[in-house]
Amino acid sequence: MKLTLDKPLQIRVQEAIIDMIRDESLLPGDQLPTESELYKRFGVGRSTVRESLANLVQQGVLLKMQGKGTFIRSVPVRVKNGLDQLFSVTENIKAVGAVPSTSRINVKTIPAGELSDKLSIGAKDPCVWVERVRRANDEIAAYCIDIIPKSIFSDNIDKIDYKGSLFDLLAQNGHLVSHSESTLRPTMLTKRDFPEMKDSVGLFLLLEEIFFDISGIPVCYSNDYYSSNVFDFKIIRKRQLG
Amino acid sequence: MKLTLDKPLQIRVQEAIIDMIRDESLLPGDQLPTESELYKRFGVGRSTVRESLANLVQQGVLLKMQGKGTFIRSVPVRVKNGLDQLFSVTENIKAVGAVPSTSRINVKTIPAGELSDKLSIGAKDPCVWVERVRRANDEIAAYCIDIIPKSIFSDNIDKIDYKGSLFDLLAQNGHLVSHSESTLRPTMLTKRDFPEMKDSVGLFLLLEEIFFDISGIPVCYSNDYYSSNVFDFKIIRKRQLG
DNA sequence: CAGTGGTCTAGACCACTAC
DNA sequence: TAGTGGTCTAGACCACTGT
Repeated sequence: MKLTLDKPLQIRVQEAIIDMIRDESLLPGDQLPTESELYKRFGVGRSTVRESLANLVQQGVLLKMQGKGTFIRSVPVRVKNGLDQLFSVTENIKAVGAVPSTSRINVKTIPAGELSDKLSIGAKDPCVWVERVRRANDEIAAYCIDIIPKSIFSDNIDKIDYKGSLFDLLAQNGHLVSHSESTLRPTMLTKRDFPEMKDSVGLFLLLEEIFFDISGIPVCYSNDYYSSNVFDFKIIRKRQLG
Repeated sequence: MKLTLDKPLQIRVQEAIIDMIRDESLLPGDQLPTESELYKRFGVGRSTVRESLANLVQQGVLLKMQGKGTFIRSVPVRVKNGLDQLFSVTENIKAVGAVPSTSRINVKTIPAGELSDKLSIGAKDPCVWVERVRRANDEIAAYCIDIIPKSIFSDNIDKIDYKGSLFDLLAQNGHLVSHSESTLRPTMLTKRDFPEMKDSVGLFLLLEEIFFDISGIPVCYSNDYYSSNVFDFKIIRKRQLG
């Protein structure tokens, strides 16, 4: 493992700007020193300062207005695990500081059927259907059904271990997951749908997703039911202006 | 109205790259020419090409991997009314092809209280609390509670008409809504919470949102309960790669 | 090793905002 | 007019990937 001993300069400058905001107790709406002032102060090139500022604008910390200046937009806190970022169920569980595990796995082979359009395969093409109960520190976190075209797998599907991350599994078969098309729906599950639940009914956020690899091939159709007790989904929504 | 007759070079280069992808029929996963090749071909500086590429990466069109190259990343055409785009309830209702209306309005003045942090005002500062039932073709579409600092309004608040779009109202008072920080939560409402409902319980997607204007000032805290019968929220989720 | 993208500099000029 | 951020260049070196 090779390491860059020093972080990139633009990152260090970025941190220095954050420190400056804190040290000088600048508040939202306040103006930052000019780019010219900043690159002289830090003794770096202007592009470096501009890269740092661009990152902070991207993160929503700063706001630039041409001809006016750079301003504090909000307290320097970034939304972690925003919904627009694609994470696997495993990663989402780790993100809330819990240990992921899988407590029930059912696997069978089915034809694509109605999903053939969504997966861009024939209706009779075989798919692997995987049903799993995912837990965070042993608490029920999500109920997941994944349907993957058999052609995605290079290995013999009988030898596959489905306990871990779906994304890892797909990556091992040469399909790096790039993005998803997702539909959100609030859902109520009962003990009949989901016997492991403690209560007779539970509220879940259903993410109906189609995952695509970097070549644009649909690699999986999923219904992931995230427990509202465990997960809070956050997102920054930007308005189309002008 | 002043115009820049020529678009910035980096935008023209960006369009040229898109044209090149189309003309050479490059497919998702294919490698783009190197930066070195591109800036020579277009006769511009490397930074300009890099800015253009950065925009396209940001838009999800391209994917960069250090040491490897730049690749086409297939992303479907932007989802219409995707959740990452900020629309008002009014706009969301129009987007499903329905006529928006408001069937109940309650307004009162309250102190900010616990919301003072979120709205960046004092706990005793007065806010306007607005409760509304929004309908799509007379069907219940959403139940909305909006809390707006009184200081946002330049007009006398008693003369305000709350029937229409919240965003229009804020814009009329000089606060163009720029973005929101939103948290999603599946929610069940009962007739007690929401007497207008037909059934005794209903499933809603709660969007707890803080809206900010273009200056980064928080202008409204909202709890919008969107009926799952009327709305389907879609989003394209991109995975952090490389 | 060669080739890729990533970082960084110094300097120039342009476009927009305010006074 | 002065001062801001926006665009653009030419050139240097670094870090990562594959052979």
